[in-house]
Amino acid sequence: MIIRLYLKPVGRCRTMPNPENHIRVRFAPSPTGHLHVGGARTALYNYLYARKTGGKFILRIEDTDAKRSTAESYKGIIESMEWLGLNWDEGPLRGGDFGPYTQSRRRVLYNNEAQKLIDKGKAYYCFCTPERLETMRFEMEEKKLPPKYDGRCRGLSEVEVAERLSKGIPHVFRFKMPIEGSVFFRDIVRGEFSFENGNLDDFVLIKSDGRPTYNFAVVVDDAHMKISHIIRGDDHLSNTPRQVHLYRALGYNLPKFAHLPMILGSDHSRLSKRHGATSIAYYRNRHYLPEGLLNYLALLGWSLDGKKELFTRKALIDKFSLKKVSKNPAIFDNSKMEWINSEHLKEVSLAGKISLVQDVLDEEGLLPPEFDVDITKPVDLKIVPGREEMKEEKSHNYKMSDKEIERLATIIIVLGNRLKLLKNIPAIIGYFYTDDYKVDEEAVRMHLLRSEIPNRMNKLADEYEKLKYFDRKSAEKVLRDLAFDLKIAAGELIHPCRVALTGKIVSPDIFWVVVLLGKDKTVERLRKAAKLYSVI
RNA sequence: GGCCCCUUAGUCUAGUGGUCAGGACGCAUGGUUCUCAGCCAUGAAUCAGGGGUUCAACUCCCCUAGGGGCUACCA
Repeated sequence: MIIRLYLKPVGRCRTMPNPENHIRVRFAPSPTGHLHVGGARTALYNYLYARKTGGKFILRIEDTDAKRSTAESYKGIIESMEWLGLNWDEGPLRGGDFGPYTQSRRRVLYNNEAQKLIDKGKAYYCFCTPERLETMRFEMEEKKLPPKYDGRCRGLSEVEVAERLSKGIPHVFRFKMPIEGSVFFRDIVRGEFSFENGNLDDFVLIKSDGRPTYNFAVVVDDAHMKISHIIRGDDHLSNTPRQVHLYRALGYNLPKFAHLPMILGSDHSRLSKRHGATSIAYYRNRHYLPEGLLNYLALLGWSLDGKKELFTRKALIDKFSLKKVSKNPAIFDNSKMEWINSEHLKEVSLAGKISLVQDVLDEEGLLPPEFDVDITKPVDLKIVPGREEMKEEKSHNYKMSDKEIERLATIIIVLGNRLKLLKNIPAIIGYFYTDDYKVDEEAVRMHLLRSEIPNRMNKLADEYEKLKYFDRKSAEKVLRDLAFDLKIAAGELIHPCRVALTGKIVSPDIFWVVVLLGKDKTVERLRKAAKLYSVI
């Protein structure tokens, strides 16, 4: 009894959520380009950590580089984040209690903080010209010395500073780095670090244009936004000691750090434009599924047990852990990404697929279809689950009729697992919607360019023309009977027929293709092929 | 040049002082089938190298090499 009374409060203290100590993480891109897979992965881990812990996920735009920041980049990043469903709790478009969330609008704060450091003697004015710094750096490199700022302005007296200020000489603020000693910090994924102060120099805090540098702005913002965990790319690891000094000098508590391994290009170098497909917008434009991309990205630097690899967003949130983040840089592998995408596509409901495929058809100009087809036995629309929501959910350019939706639903069912990548839709089913589809020459050579073929195609067309009930079963019977009469293997008709109808060597079940094309189109294309290739 | 980080098949990874080093993508082969996809089965392929420590090292320590980062009035 005594023990219980004694222990209870202790336990409660440990588990009670402390509002002052809540988890707050952030993703802080600079709008100097599109959101690429590396940035998206960082954003994802922050998002997952926040959702898992019930914390807040903040988006902050770091546009302190006036020359490189653009409004287009800003817009692109926001759009990509929204497409991925990486919803932020505070930030642009959403607001929050710690705004503004764009650094260019927080100038006053940085100046105040810098002034505080000047007042405390932890920073100083520097009037060195960029030219002087450049020649100094050049000379130090010549002498094979580490190129550090030489501290010329560090010892300027108040009078000297005032004098130069009154002359209007451009200046920056520099941090007064301790000459001796070292900094320590702990990283959740990498362990403990100790850096010699001697290797660090008096870096710039505020540039001569009055804007803060990255290292200064992040610290001020992270502190003011009460960020508890800094989850970011490992390219920032070497910046961390500088930032730790700033936290100390400014008198703020140190957040926890988690540095993520970088995502590299296939040549093991840092991701850049020349690596091609690196932007999220690229995958979006090609109709990849956000869930699939997220799943793949999650696996680049994190794994649950090395076995389970397919995760829904919910499962990721449930299973994610910073402790299981790996230290090794990862290379983006497109084929695995596509595989994961196809696995996710398999899980999409029929209604969902119809909507997705309709988007692609629409975008590729395949809607409305060039020809109408009445399917004798289409999929019963009543059995398309979730069809009601589907109709209202999206507004496509072209509204399909019920009949067209039925046909598309059937096409999708018939496609089955062949539908792996939405971007391939025009290539795999274009011939159902237009007569202007691509004809594979190799396929023609293999299956149509033989003297006996045209005659057979015409015969098949004749038989199909006679057919009253144009369903899959009858379509198959007609072809097989004809093959029997001609004393040839069914394949001898099937393959040329496939090429005649689709222009391709591969397609879904040929009898379904016949049905989905309808009697008129089937007969027309068979005859056309017969005519076209009879000259030989 | 200085400082820092990383190193398990082609790629992403699991893993322990004693394991047949596990999984996945990709690749190859066979089966099913009208082709393809799928599915099933099978296979090839890995602990960067060298020193230690230890009865024993992929695992711990050191060195080398390779890759990456920071060293900007870029972020």
